[in-house]
Amino acid sequence: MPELPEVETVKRGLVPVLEGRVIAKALQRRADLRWPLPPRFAERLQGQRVLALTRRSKYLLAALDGGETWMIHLGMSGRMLVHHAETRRAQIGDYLHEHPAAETHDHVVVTTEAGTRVVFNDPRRFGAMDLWPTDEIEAHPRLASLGPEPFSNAFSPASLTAALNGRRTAIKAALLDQRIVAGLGNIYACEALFRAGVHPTRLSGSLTVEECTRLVAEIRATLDEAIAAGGSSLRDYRQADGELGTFQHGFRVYGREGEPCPVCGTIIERIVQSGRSTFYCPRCQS
DNA sequence: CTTGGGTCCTGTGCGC
DNA sequence: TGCGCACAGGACCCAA
Repeated sequence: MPELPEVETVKRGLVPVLEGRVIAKALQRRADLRWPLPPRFAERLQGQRVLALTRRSKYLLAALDGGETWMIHLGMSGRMLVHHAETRRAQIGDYLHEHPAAETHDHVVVTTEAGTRVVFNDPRRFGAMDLWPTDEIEAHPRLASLGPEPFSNAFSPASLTAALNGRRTAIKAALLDQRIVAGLGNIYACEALFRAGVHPTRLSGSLTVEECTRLVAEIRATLDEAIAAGGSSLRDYRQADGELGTFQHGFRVYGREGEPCPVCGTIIERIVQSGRSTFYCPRCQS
C-alpha cells in the first residue's frame, strides 16, 4: 500500500491526533513485527508527548519529548487506524477488554490523553518500528543510506544523472533503489517512467541529461498529484481518517495490462523486473 | 563495489 | 463450492 504519497497522507491524518499529545497508554500485542521491537518498547512510549510528526522517505517519525524518536515503517500492508474517543464507549484502559473484536493484526495500539486511539494494523508484518535518539535519527541504520527526498533540492537532474552514471541495472530497478531517490515504490516508478517517456528496461547509465530532467520533473509531478488525491487506495485501504485516497484512478499504466495507452492507444504491456511487475507503453516509452 | 535472486508474512482473486 | 497457485504497495540479506 504505502509509497511516499500514502505515507505522507497517513502523516497528515495523524498530525492532528498525535502532535502535541501525550501518549497515555501504549500496548504492544506481539514481540516482533519485521524485526523484534526494541526493549521495553511500550513503556518507552508511555507518558511521552509527541513534539512533531514528520516523514522521511516511507518512514513516519514521531519525535518525543523524552529525546527519542518513534520510527514507523508501514511495510507492504501496514495501516494506522484512528479511533476517536467519541466513537467508542470506554476511555483509556485495557484494549483487549475494551475491544473484544480487536483485529488479529492489530500489533501496536496507543491511546492519547485526549482519548484518541491509534492502531497499527499490518497483516503481512513487513512493517517495522523502532525507538532511536532524536539527535542521531539521521544516523539510524534504516535512514543513513537513503537517497534524497524527491522534493528536495538535493534531487535534481544533475544529481540523478550522477547517481545513475555507470550503473548497469535497469532504470526501473534504479528508481526502486532507495539510495538513488527515496520514497518511490513499484506504482510510482512505473507511472513516472511512463510520463517521462523512458522505457523501463533502459540501462540506468544510458539515460541522457534530458531524460533525467524529464524523470525528475515527472517523479515530482506524479507524487504531487498523488498526495493531492490523498494517495492511492488499493484493496480496501483507507487513510487514517477513514477517507479513501483516489489516485488509483489516476494511474496511466500501473495495473492496466491489455488496456490502451491513454496517450497513443497502444496496448499497455506488463513485464517482470527483479520480481516486480512493470507496466509500460511500448510506443510512448523508448 | 554492484547486481540479481530469494526471503519474510498473510490475504485475495482467479482458473479449474 | 473447494483448491492450488500467482500475485500484492517493501526492502533486507547474501551469493556471485
